[in-house]
Amino acid sequence: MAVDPRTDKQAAASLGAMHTNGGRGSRKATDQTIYDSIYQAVLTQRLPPGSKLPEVALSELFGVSRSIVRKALTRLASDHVTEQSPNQMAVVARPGIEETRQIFAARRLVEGEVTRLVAGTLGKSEAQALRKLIKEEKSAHERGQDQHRVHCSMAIHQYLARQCPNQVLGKMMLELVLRTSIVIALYKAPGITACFLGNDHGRLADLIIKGEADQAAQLAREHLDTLEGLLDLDEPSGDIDLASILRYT
Amino acid sequence: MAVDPRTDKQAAASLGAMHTNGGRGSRKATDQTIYDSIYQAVLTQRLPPGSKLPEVALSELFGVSRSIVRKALTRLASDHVTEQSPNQMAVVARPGIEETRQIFAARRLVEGEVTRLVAGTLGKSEAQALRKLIKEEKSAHERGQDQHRVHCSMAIHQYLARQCPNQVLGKMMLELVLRTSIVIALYKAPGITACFLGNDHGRLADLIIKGEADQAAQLAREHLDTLEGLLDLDEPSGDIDLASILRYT
DNA sequence: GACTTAATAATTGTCGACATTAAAACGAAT
DNA sequence: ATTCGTTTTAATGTCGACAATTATTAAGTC
Repeated sequence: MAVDPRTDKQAAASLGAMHTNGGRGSRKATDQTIYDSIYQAVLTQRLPPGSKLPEVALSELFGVSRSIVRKALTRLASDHVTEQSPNQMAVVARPGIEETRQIFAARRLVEGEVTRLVAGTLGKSEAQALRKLIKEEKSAHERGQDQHRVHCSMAIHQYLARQCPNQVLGKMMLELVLRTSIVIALYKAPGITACFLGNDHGRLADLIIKGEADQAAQLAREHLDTLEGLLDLDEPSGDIDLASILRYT
Repeated sequence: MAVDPRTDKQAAASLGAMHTNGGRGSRKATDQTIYDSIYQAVLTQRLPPGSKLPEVALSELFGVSRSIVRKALTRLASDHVTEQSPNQMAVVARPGIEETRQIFAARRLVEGEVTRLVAGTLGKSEAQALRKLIKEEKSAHERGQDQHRVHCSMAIHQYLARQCPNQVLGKMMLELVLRTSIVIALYKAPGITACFLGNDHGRLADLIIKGEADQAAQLAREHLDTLEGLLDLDEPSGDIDLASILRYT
């Protein structure tokens, strides 16, 4: 599997590049630091799925004990960013095709209801904050800052989740937004650099602010449907591979 | 707050009663053992909400290091059974009235969809297993074994969650079933010893097996509505209490 | 007697060391 | 050359000890 015996250290190195700020030894790393570093590395695909995450390497990298690393890895696993098995190294999660579809289906259900509940409850300041986020996303899109645009897109959905009167559902939606962003990073079609979907977010915000609950929920579901459609979710189809390889005419 | 200085140890003692099997020293406790003990104690209200859970007391009780206790407490917190704050003792979760309503609302949404997805997908053996669970619940109800009946009721919903084609939604439903059982234990009206709701589970199973997705989902939601209605979710209403106390005619 | 402040006790946070277990490397026999 | 078994290595699992923080107690003052 590992063609290069230094594979493990390489995975850690791709984290260190982000973590060591300015080459100076990091001040004091907490579990949140490690959590964020790994999470960001997964989102930006610097840590591809299946990457090994040895505790000792991470502890040396961040200058903390294994306890802290272990805590971060446990939290990451509970958020489905990594996978943990007893007596086995933690690895970056590898959500499959089927799981990806299930995540999207779950998010359509939850975000639809959250959208319905949020609609009509936003005050002037909240509405303004939402519009500002959307404006920033549009700006990032036009300037071609794709990474920043993705960040803004997530921020918009997270903002809606936090504004939901039902915070139990809100927290569920936050988790699903997180998992969605991971599978998008994994399965987004190569050519698609900008998946800026029309002005969906703008229209969605208008409906929410106006209090059109049903229409807003419907649009949110369609938005997620479109997003899922942009992904490259074709089955690996091991049969065909094998046949084409064995045929040596 | 604590009228008795031994309050902490008392909380631990109520666990020990269940844990020490037959007075013999426990063989080897793992984090799952501690998790289950505390979880069961919370469900049976031997550990009322707000009970302190000191790590040292638990570690001595179960004969393991604090690391194991800490792991169990972390898992319990992520499942909303306990609450953890930095530099502060873990306590049994105290979900409030509003949170309880939100949990029920979320479960109506999720379990409704899970029910719809499961409907019509059960094979003969699965249908038989489901009917067996319902039969056992009914039997426990008739014999007055309330604790066993609650256990069966949970098992039924958990079985449906596990049969759901969308396991992302299934896992969410499992969490919500767990939280629901906790708030039921906390807020169930004093007089209600048997909240055996007609033959809801039997009718629900019939609809699911027959594949009547919409009707099954509708019945599941109504079932949860009825269940929530049986709880004692009146606001503590500090005002009225204060007024009635101060009036001394 | 109530309130503020300092000393004390108890609890959680973190760490390094050791035990245990799974994977990898090596070697001998077929 | 391949396979099985052994040895070696490297990772995780667990533990006890110390540091940091918080809650409690006690004393002192107004």
